[in-house]
Amino acid sequence: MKELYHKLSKELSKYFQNKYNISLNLFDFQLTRKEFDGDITLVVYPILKYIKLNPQVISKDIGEYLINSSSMISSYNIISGFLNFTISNNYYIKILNEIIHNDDYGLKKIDNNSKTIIVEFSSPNTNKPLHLGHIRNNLLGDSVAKILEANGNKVVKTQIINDRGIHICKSMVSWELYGNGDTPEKLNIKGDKFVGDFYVLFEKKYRLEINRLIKKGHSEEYAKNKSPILLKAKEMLSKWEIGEKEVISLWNKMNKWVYKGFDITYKKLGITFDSNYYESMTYLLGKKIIEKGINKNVFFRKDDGSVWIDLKSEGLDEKLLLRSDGTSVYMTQDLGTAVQRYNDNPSLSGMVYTVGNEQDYHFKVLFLILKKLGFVWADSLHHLSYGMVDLPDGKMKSREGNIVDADELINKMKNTAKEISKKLGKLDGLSVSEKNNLYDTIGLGALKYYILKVDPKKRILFDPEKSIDFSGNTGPFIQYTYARIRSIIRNSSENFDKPITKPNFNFRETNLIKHLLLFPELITQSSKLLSPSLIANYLYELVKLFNSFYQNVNILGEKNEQTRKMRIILTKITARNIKKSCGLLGIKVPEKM
RNA sequence: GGGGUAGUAGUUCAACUGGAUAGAAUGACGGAUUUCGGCUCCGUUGGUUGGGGGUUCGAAUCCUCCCUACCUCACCA
Repeated sequence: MKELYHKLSKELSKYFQNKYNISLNLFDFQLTRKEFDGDITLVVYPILKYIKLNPQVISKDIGEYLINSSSMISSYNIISGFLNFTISNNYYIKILNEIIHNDDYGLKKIDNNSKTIIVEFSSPNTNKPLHLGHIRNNLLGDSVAKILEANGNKVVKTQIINDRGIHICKSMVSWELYGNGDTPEKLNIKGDKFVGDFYVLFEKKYRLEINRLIKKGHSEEYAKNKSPILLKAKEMLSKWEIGEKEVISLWNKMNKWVYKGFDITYKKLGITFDSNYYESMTYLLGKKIIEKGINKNVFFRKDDGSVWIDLKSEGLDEKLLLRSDGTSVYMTQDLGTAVQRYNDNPSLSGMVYTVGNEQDYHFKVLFLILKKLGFVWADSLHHLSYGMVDLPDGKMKSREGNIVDADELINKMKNTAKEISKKLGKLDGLSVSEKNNLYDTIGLGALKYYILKVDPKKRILFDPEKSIDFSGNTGPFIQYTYARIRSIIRNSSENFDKPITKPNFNFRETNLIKHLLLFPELITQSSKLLSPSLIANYLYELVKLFNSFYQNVNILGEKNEQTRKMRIILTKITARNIKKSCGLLGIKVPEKM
């Protein structure tokens, strides 16, 4: 479609150059609204600013010109300032004959000139299991990575694992006190759950101790800071920082349990990473960068020894970079990580951070600091910010146990898929393992589509009780339509060696064709905006258009050979576009369902 | 208090980034089809786009002031 706009736009520029001696580049084509005749529309108002004529007159002028000079346009009509063109059947036929043989239609190739982009997502803490919020993060990050790849970029998917800090020490202390030497293997529990349970236990004991101290007459602040169990955790953190052997070995042991658990969850979600970064490995580099920044006078040191940056001239405030005791903060680590990645990867041309919008300010500051430090690549960093996932009774709070666990949710989705499929009596002819595969595909498809179809920056309301619909604007509906289309294609024995020449299109067919042709610009647009929700919208619209088309024509039984071939071509391209679009969202499509 | 994001049918979401009469799904009601594939299709119903003002041929979209919700402004990560 864009190609077409571009060609017509060029024609018009030439025309205006010759006739009015004005060079204009603002020929803004768009799809015609379906209530009006025509396929594409030129809005002529912008032109009137440069050429003072009645819109009717100038529209007629342009219309007549294009109809004579371009074989792509077969007719036009004018409604106030909108000039609607009808695209000729010949042009559609030409395009269809071309793209039916081009399986990579719309995708860009990855070659030696491709740019490398790091997409960071997930970024878990190692003291608790993944939850619904992580799922949104993972799905977004993974999908954006796929979109960037479809745009011809080399993508490195990475996660930064927050493996150090007081929260991990809490789990460690708790396990030492109450663990009785148990292990996940012994109790047959997923490692991340196992460690997470000890974190929860810690918080419980901690609260009990606070209450006890307050009852004894201490202030709340005193109680919070002097609780014995907390002191133990703090002690453990400082032992960790000086590298005490036993602590490090416990830390390693428990982290390994957690990673094993994470791996299971990632596998279930169908998500992989190309590399991992650990905060424990980059925070030292961060400190070095701070030192350099002080020498360059980008940062300054306060009397108590803490290090800051002054961003008041940018409309922000002062930001802490190093505590007075010299230890690092979040920002320190992130500076280190960013620099580390560019060091590791000299050809790197951009990074995407998939992190919740509660950290918008943090990333604004991070990018600004990197720029002030003189890193030219700071401009190519992007924060993919997304909204929180809310439950019907409010925000998820892990401290209050009000969370939706990732594993449980995934299992629930698969079970729901199973129940519904059984109730509808589908899948009767399939083997047990085929069926189980399908339940996974459908359940996950529902979950992924449900989350990705929403604009990332908006919050999502998730009602676990209502679960997820399997009809309407949903993943399974798309998967089902795909399976039905594949069935049609299996039943056709048409070959396309000889191109089609002269069918006429009805309006359902042209609507479908136009939508099919939007696919290439869909990819480039969404890569700019990094928005899988655009793709989800495209997909659903495509499925609806196909169903409407399918309902009103007989595809395989059509007598006229040319028309039949054309319809099968449309069916095939539809299948292809559905599969590719789903691929960009990480949704599998079944051949049979 | 400063900064940020959002507010669209009863509900969940769209609106090609300033274009025509703001669209789907879901719910309710009515109809078509019973065809390769059953979850298909077509209607009806439902809106002061949070509110006021402004910018222009034209605003859900841009500016401004209010209202509401959430986030953030930590020597937490």
